[in-house]
Formats: sequence, structure tokens, C-alpha cells
Amino acid sequence: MTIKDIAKLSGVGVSTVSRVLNDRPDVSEESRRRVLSIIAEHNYLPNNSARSLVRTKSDAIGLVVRGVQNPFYTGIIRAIERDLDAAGCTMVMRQIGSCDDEIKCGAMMEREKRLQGIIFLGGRSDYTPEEIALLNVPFVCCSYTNSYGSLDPHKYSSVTIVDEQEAYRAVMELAQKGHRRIAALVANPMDYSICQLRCSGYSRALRELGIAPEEGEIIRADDFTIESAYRAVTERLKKPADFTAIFAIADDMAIGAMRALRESGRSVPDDCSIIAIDGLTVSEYIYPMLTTLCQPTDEMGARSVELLLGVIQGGAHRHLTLPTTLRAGQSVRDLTK
Amino acid sequence: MTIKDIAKLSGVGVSTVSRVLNDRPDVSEESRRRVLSIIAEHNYLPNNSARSLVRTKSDAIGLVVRGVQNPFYTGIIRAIERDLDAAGCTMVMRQIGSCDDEIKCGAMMEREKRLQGIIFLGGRSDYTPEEIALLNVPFVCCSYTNSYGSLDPHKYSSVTIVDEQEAYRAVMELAQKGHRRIAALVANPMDYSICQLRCSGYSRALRELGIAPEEGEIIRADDFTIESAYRAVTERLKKPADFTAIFAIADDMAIGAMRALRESGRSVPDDCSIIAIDGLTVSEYIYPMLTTLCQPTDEMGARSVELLLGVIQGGAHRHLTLPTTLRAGQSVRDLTK
DNA sequence: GTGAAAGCGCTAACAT
DNA sequence: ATGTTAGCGCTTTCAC
Repeated sequence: MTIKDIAKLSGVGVSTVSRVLNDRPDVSEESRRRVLSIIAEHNYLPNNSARSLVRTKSDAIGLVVRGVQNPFYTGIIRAIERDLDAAGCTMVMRQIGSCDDEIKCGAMMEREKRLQGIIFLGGRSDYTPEEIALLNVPFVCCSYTNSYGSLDPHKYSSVTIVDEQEAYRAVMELAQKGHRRIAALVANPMDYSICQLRCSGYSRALRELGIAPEEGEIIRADDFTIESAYRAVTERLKKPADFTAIFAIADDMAIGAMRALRESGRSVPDDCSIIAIDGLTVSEYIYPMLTTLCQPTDEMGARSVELLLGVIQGGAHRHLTLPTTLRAGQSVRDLTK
Repeated sequence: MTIKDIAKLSGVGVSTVSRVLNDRPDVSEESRRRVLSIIAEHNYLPNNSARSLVRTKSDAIGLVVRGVQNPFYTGIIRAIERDLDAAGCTMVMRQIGSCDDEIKCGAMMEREKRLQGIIFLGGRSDYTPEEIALLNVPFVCCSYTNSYGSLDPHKYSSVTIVDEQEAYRAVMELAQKGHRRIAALVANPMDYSICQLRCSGYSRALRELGIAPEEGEIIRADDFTIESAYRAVTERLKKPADFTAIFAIADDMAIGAMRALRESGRSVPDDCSIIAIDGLTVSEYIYPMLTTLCQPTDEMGARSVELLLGVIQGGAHRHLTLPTTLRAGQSVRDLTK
């Protein structure tokens, strides 16, 4: 069943059918109705490849997810898929490891799949203009942004929380409960990501609290996984540790840390408190319940799609920052009481 | 840059270029080399839409994921994407809720995206021949199968663990530690899924242990989520409960149950043991560490792709069952000591 | 071994 | 408002 058949059956030309298919105004009500009924009757569906071919572009939007293991992304992916689908787009997802380069991956996909645009879920914050010149379609960074200002903000969109500020807030939350010796659990900063921003927020908080940098302490894991965090904290705890709290840059990392603390004989929160950023569902069910700043995942996904489609339709690039919500668990001890 | 340009530049006809592109044997070594070098030089990539159009099929494989929230699927999805990509296919994923119908979704996608085949990740076990007649491309069921035999096994492929047997094994694991009053935590059986199979395994184990059905007890959650499991168990524990162990049909559900037990003042495993099936990473990090039967997720994904591509290339449908691995945590108390 | 040419199903001038 | 037609970039006969 092709457009020709429909044309013949409806007693009109192919262009009229094409016009109906594409919701163009210049068709008489009568023709439109007839064509539509024939289409419905025969359950006809236009061939996407033919459309893409002649339009020299497809209906495909790329989604490059960096850091496959991150459970924080699943909610965002669901929202993106839902909204992309509703907009009639095909989502082509690719998951890459935290060491792979998302721009290269995006550029490849763009050519291979003739993408209309790309959403990057997680990535580096230090793109250079030369680098993104590889990308010829609009893109939006979801959950991170080009915080170092090396990019012209009019060249890309982003949807994020204010990482530095939220990290600051998390540390201040600990400080408010009387903690001063606060360690930060971070991922390998070689991957210039939100990790650095959250680190800055941590440092700024310490400074404002009048805590000398030496009193702070940074525990570095290889990546954002539970396993790495567990290993890093376990390793650290083999030496004397006098911090009373840990700020983990991600829920998963906090969960890894909690096991390490437990196995070293420390109780959370009695011997060591812990706070994180992300707001995974599971964090609310573990023991002790994790105190964390929840990111609005559904909205982050929805907004990313909205921005991208806007740019594709000729709109301007925009940068959205969304607020987090504190979810108080039992992982932070109040030292002031 | 089109095939024509490459032809001109290489000084050959388009058909020769096409032959090279498609790895056909009937090209002289000389022509092949020249064409290949021009292609490399200009970084040429054939237009997928044009290919799909003339071949009257695309390179797309559909992945319908049922039960979006299930973290157990992420590892499988990663493996599927990786292997599909390696095979030169485009994965088109759609996530549906546990109440949506995957066959209808697959049928829609098949037409819309001109799929070559479909992988269903999670789904009902009771398809009818009439139902799957909606599907005109080969499909494989990943993580479940048509266990009621209403389908001709030559019409579809599947990759699963032996759910009934593994559930049996889990319960027997509890029995071996001296447990006799064992409850099962299951999802709503209206969704005819692995849930039923795991229930049967539970019942068979009880029977073999000589435990009367009344002594067993089934706790039903609305679905497979952590939240539902938590709610169901919390509700149940408002009444007197004398079971000493729970068999949860999924890790996530066990995690929800553990919080419910804790909040009701019961200690795991001292007052109540718990065992599950799935083997999520996080289960190994929570307290107490969950004892569970790990599914080989990476292999399940890889095998699903393998089977599907085999069938697409004219091979026969096959049904694979994979073994689980017991991961002993601390959530089961040994009553015999 | 190779090239010319006929489509694949659709959109978008262009003509009416 | 509607039909005719020329491609979009590729694969595949078919003739050489």
C-alpha cells in the first residue's frame, strides 16, 4: 500500500494525498475527508524511509547516555522517550562508558542516522568550539552544562540543576547539624563533569564556614559507580579518619560508602553522617534512609525535549536550571543536640 | 556526497561503488581499492534512508521494555544495544507501563519504523496465536517465555531463566536453613508473567517440604516496584505474622519488604529472613546484604540479539534457558544452628 | 568485471 | 484546490 494506491482509491492525485498526510491547509474539506477515510480503511502508513530520503532528513533524535550504569538516568530517559514519541520523533539511544567521548559518538550517529538533533545525558563540561563544530545539528546537554564558558551559550541548550549551589547546600545542611570535619566523596575529576562543580560547591561551603582546606578531605573514586565508591572509601578507612560526615556527589556513591563505613565498624549516622545529591528511589528504602537532594528527573527529561524541538523548529537555544528538593532521611546525625 | 560523486571521483560506475559498499565479490581488486580510498578520503557514508527505501526494509530492531521502573533491565538493555549496534542495526526502544500491551506496541512500531524484528523485554506469558498474528516480523521474548504453551515454539524465540525452578531453588535455600513458615512476596498475578511461574515454584517447594498450603502465605503487591512491595508488606504486618522468611520474586521487591520489616520492628534476618531473584548490584550494598539468585543479564541481552539476528537471516527460532548464580548475602538466618 | 537505467515511496516545485 | 512530474540516494536487474 503506497501513496499512489491511496490516491487512486480516493480518486485524487498523489500530491493531494501528500498534502493531507502533511496536514497542509490547501486541500478542500471534501478531498481531505475522502482521503482520510481511505487511509483509515486500509490502515495505510507512509513509508518513513521515503519521507526521510526526500526531506533529506529523518525523524530521528539521538540520545547519548554517558555513564551507563547510572540509575539516576532511567527516569530521565523514560521522560525523554515519552515526549519524543509524542512529538512523532524516533529516539535513537546510545549508551557510552564514562571514558568514551560523547561528542564523537554524537557526530557519528548524526551522520549514520541522519539525526535532527541530539540530547546528551551526562557529559563533560569543558567542550571547546572546535570540538562541537563536529556537530551540525542542535543539541542539548541534560544534567550538565558548559560551566566553564568555553562555549557560546547561543550555540547549545542545557537543562541542569545548579550543581555548585546544590553541593554547597548539601554541605551547609551538614554544617547546620554541627558537622565541621566533612569529607567529600567524588569521582575521578579527570572527567570534567558535574563532579568538579559539586567539588567547588563543597570547597566554597568549607571556606564560608571558616574551615581550612586542610581540614576538608576529598575521597576520590574511579567513577560514579557504587562499586568504585565502595572501594575508594574502604581504602580510605584503612587509615585513621576523623571526619564526622561525608558529602557524596551521587546517591549511588553514598550507598557504596555506607557499606564501606559499616564494614569498617562505623555506624551511619552515629559515627559518620552522609548526605548526597540525586534522589534515587532506592535511597529511600535502604537502611539508614539516605538524606539527599532530589533532582526533578521527569521534568529534566521533558524540558530537554522541549528545548531541542524548539531549536529544531527555528527557536533560540536556552539554558534552564531546575531546583532540587531536600529529602530528609536518617543518614545525618544532629551533633548540636 | 552521494554514491554518484564517489563513482565519478573513482572513475567507475555507481553500481561498482554499490558493490564495494555491500561487500560483493564481483569487483576487481583494483576498482575496490580505488573506491575504498576515495570513500575514506571523503569520509563518505551511504544514506540509510535511501538504502532502506530500495531494500523495502530498514536496519531497525525494536526493543519493547515492559515495566519501565525495573532496574533489573538496564544491564540487559545495555547488552542489547551494544550487540545490535555492532551488527549494524539501529535499536528503537520503547518503554511501556506494566499495564500496557506490548504486542500492540510492537505491532505499531513494526509498521511505523519498518522493523526487521523485535525484542520484548518483560511481558506476558500467555500470548495467543491470534494475538501474535499482529506481528509480521520475528521476535524474541527476553526474560520470559510463553510458558503455557499456547504458542507454537517455532514461531518465536526466547531467552529466560527457568523461573519456576529458580523460585523452587530459592525456597529450598530457605528450607535448608530450617525455615518452614515461608511467605512469598509477589506482584499482581493479573499480569500473567514470570510472577505466576515463580509462584508455582514456591508452591511446589512447599508441597515437597510437606508444608500444607495454608501454612504458606502469599503477599501480593500491585506491581514489581519497590514502593508497591513496601506498601503490601507494611499492610500485611499490621496483622500478626508468624512466617520466619520471605521469598520475594524480585530484588527490588525484597528491598521494599526489608524497609517494611524494619519499620515494623522486625530485624532481618534475626526475626525474618529474605531471599529474592534478580541480582541487582545495589542488593549487594544494602544492609543487610540481600541473598539472591543472580540472573546473567549481559548474556541474556547478548543471546536475545543473537537469536533474533539468526532468525532474521533465515535461521530457526530457538529457546534458551540460562542458569542463575546464588549470591549469598546476610539476609537469611540459619535456624538450624 | 562493469555501467546504464529502472525503480523504491515520497515531497515539492510547477503548471493548471 | 489539484494533478503532473522531477528528483531524493541507493540497489539491482540486464546487457555488454
